[in-house]
Amino acid sequence: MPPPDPKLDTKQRILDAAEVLFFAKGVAGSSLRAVTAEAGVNVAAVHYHFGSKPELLRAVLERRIGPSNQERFERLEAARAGGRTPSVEEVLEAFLAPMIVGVEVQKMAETSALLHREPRESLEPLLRQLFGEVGRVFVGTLGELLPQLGPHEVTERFQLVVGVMVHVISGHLSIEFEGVPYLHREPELLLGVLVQFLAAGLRTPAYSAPPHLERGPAS
Amino acid sequence: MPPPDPKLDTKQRILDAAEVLFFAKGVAGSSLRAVTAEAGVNVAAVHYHFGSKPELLRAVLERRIGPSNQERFERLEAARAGGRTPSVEEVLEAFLAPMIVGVEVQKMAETSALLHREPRESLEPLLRQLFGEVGRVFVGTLGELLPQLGPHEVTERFQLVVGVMVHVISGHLSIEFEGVPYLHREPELLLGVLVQFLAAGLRTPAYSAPPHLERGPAS
DNA sequence: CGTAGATTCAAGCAAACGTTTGAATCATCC
DNA sequence: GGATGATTCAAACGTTTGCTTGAATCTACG
Repeated sequence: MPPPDPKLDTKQRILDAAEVLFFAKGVAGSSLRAVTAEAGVNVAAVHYHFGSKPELLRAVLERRIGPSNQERFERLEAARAGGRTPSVEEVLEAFLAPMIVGVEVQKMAETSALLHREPRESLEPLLRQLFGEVGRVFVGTLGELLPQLGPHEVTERFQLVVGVMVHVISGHLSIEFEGVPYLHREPELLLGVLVQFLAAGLRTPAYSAPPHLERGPAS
Repeated sequence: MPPPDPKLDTKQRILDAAEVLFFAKGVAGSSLRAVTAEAGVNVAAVHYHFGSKPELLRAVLERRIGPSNQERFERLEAARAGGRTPSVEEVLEAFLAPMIVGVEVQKMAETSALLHREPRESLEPLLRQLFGEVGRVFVGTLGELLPQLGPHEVTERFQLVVGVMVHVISGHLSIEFEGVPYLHREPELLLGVLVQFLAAGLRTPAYSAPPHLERGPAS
């Protein structure tokens, strides 16, 4: 019988090395040899423990994204304690906080962002599986708080929230201003900035096209 | 003497095929053989015309991003015609429109998004070179329109605009709601939605931390 | 027509890739 | 301490990678 736990070491080391490299250089840009060299283990260990490179990627993603989504649900639950109605800000905070403040947050965040940056075609089923439920729940909750929006508009705007989150985590600065680096804030302050920015966008009334488009918004 | 122009065909075909594949599968995930097969040319043609794979990438990016940034400047100029002060919405529209409406827009947009999704380390100098000026100009312009924000806050929020743009272009849907697909709108309507959403976020007052953080915003 | 330079091509290079193998090592229990 | 299964390892597998080569083809001009 296989011992259920005690030999976590090699597996963990591979996962740790893989998530760092996958985030930094992309999955296609990180060879298994680079991963195992970083982890200090043999190349064959990847196939022994995971089976293949795609399955290693899946393991990397599942290890972080499950817990981060669980934390999202817990925070959302807490914001609803006693049956009260949370604010848009509280819902946004529940969604974003596990990526910005908290334990193991950086790994969670980077792993999530990695998933969102990889080519769609290869990972869309996995993306849907890992983020489908949390997406539906948060879109549903935001929908209740933003009755001026239809379900489609809420979904659309929630995507913009995700886009901001991914970009911030990825730290693609692309622009600086007067030498001021990007993302220099304390995590708690950054979270506050994001929540305030995004809440304002979410609360905006449903968009209606200007007359020259001679067409209403998608109905 | 080399004829200056007439043999554009092979070069163009390679660039066209490369930008499609690079966007869909990433640069590391697209082999030169896949690119040249798609283009219907010989592998050696890449090295003959461009020298190497990184230089092909550079050529792919430069072909689209230069013109798209020029269109941004022209639209910004138009919004300032006669020395008048443009609105935040107009500035956002000048920045985003070349990615969403207009000629060759899809190629411009996808190529820009591709650049933002590639690993930072390898492309940061290029990113800075291609987007540095347009970033400074738009951050500067927005700074004039948002006097309640310091330069750092404007830069920070502008990054959020970029994040939304990249995510929308990349079309990483990740979540749908009741079977409603993402990004089903007409381009002009999508642009309106984005501008409205982002303008609301940008106009928000400077963030000040809640008391329990016992610390002011970064100064 | 014939020469010359620009361009294309099939073929091949060494290196790196994901994966497999079979023997060596380790831990565990009788 | 020998047997057993889990784990590790060096080595090699065939393929694919970016890139090079030298000959063939094309284009243009005297």
